[in-house]
Amino acid sequence: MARAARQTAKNGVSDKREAILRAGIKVFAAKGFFNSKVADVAAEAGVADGTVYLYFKGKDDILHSIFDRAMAEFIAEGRRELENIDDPVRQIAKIAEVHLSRLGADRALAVVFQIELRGSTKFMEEFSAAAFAEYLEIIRKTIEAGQKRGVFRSDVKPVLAAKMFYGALDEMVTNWILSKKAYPLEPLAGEVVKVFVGGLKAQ
Amino acid sequence: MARAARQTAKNGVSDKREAILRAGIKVFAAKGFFNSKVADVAAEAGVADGTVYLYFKGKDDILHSIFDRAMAEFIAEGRRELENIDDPVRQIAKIAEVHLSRLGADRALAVVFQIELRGSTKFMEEFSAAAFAEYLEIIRKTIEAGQKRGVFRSDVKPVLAAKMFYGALDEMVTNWILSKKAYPLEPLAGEVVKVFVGGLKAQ
Amino acid sequence: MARAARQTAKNGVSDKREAILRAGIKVFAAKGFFNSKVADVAAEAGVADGTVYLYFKGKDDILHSIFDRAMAEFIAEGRRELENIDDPVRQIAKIAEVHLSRLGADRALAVVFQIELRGSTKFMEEFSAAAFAEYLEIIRKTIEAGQKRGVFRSDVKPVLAAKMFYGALDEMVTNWILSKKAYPLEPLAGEVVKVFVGGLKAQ
Amino acid sequence: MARAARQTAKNGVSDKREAILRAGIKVFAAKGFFNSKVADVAAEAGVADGTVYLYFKGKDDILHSIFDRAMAEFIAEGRRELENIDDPVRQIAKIAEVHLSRLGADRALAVVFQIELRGSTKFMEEFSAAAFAEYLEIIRKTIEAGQKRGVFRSDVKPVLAAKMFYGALDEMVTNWILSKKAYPLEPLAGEVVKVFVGGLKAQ
DNA sequence: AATGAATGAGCATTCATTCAT
DNA sequence: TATGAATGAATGCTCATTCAT
Repeated sequence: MARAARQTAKNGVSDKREAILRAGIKVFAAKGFFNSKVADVAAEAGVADGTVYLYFKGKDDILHSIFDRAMAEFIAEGRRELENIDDPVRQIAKIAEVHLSRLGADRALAVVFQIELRGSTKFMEEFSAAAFAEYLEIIRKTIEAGQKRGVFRSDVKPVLAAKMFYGALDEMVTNWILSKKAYPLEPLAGEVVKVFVGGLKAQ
Repeated sequence: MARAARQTAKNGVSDKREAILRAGIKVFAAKGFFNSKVADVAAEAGVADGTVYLYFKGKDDILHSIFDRAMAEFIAEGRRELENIDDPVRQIAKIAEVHLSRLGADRALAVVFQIELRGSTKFMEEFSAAAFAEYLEIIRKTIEAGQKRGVFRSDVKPVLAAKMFYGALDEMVTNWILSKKAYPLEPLAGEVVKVFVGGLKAQ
Repeated sequence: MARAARQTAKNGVSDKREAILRAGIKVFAAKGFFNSKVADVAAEAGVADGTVYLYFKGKDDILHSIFDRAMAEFIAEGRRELENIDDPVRQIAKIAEVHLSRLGADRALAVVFQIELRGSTKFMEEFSAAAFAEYLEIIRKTIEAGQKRGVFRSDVKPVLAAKMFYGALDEMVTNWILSKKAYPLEPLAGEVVKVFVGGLKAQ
Repeated sequence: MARAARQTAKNGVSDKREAILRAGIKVFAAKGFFNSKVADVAAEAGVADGTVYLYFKGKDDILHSIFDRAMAEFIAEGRRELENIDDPVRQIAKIAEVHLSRLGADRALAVVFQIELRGSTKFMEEFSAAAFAEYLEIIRKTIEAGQKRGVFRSDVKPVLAAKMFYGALDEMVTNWILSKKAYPLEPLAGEVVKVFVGGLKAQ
């Protein structure tokens, strides 16, 4: 009842919520969102089925929350990392590095992001409207800033270039997930940036 | 008359299968694969529920068949169009044009391709292994040929560049689908190629 | 159109009906009545699904007809064989022989009789009311006649003895069907009669 | 209170299972196993459809469990009753009495045993192999013991006599079930034993 | 008579969610 | 807070039967 007790209680709550979230990532990645049962997630989290509903509105909300939290961290890290970089090319490179290292560090999370989140137009629409747009916006602004400084060509719409860049990174992750071979994802960042910035054409 | 009748009968069969396939694209695009009922597809196709099972093994098989058929057409058109082009840059441009015009011409099909087909690791693995790999291979070879002719830089792995290019196109389509604004997709081909080949860097 | 043609046509019809009946026995015995599809029977008979309905009202009617025909033959043979026998014990023995040799000669038919026909109270009630009662009646009369001639004891109700006898024979057949060992069924007739008539008690 | 509560909870579980089992007997007897819907059984038991699956694997498992439990009780009672009887003829009589009184006391259970359990070769094979064989074995041993003591004739195979006896009893039950007249079943025990032991022949 | 494509009613089972304890 | 037994709506698929040819 004292502060300690409340603290414990609070942590207890957080722990359970956290456990369910992690279990969700693991289970959804392994079996697919639609094929996963709430009972699977609860079992994996070590809680009773009903307990899930004390922390989440339902199955959808778990997926939602996985996305929200990861995306928030993702964006926060991106912003933080970009702050201290001045060179637009280095900024672009940093985005690629964070993107690929983040997802490359947690395969299950990557699977949920690349595969499960896209399994429904509904989800896509909900998500794209919110956090996803924010992420794309960061890339766009970086490119736009580069254009203003004369580092990037100006005859290209920043939005389009941002989408291309995101699409290229995204494909790296998807291929990595589906690949039967195990290889580190992050090192691809340099390659992607090289082509994106320098172009495919021989000089 | 006998031949005509048989022909008609044969067409009748094709018509039903075709109708179910079209209905599948429409329904899956509108409600999502997992949220679509076989009864929805049957109703949209104007046949009885049971009739679906005369032409397809089950719900999965409809999705499978949509992909198989569209992908086959897709690849065939790509190959055909590339044959008569000699310039690697023009070839790359043609791929982008075919890709975007094809999907841009059939929004529902595009939705199924971009969203529904990715809703399950199982599908992704099955599909990527087969026809998808073939498509990526076409892009890769085109790039590789360009490298040999000195048109494309050689310090980039063709596979990686192919994935980047595919990812960029793919993202154009996904954004187009999710966008609330209606705009033509194909014109983006030129822009994408411009960046992909020329690079983002100012000259 | 001539007599020959009509004859052929007639035979054609009979042949199909016959083929379906035989197919029914085979299929029902192998898979069970409820697990058998009309299409299975049709395929086994070498006719189209729809053709079955030209000769039978439906699936039930096939089972019905199998029973009716076999039972009629059964009873006819029983009556024929009994006519020329005078000794009540020999008559009882003859019934056992016919019963066991008939069913022992056609395992599939026996399976349908012993197992499939009993799978529904409805069938049992329908059947018992009709032909089955007639069969039991033959046994009963034979016993009753034996009692009147002083060969069989009179302190036993003929109906009860008839049921016992039928039950004993029936159990022989059921065990024979379910047995994993292959053995001839008919020879058991003598044994059954020995016990039924002589009793189990040592003299 | 804790113990009581747990006890109650435990009983609650048993009660539901028990209720479903009873409902199964009633419904299967009334409509036939294949014509009964799980929903019918659930409704009769006063539980939701899904609850059935908390206690049974499926529809088949209900039938299976009905048989298992009843057969176990049946055999246990048989063994218990036989223990204190020395005279082989009295033992045989006791088996008949238990058999007929048990089934005669629960018409619905009798219907399931006599009719529904036989509706599938699959069930018959599964069941006959297990508990049914055990029951027959009890009868066989009783007869064999009687032979050794010189009470029963030795020129008859005990297995065959056991089957005959079982078949005779079985037929009594089947006829009782199908009969439109209501009459007590147990009294037939004496009659059956009289014929089985003494034989039908006049002395 | 024969066909077999088409029908559509029927049902076992699953599983997200609730709620009494 | 936490539980997990109970719920009951939801649905893919089967198959007996029909009927246009």
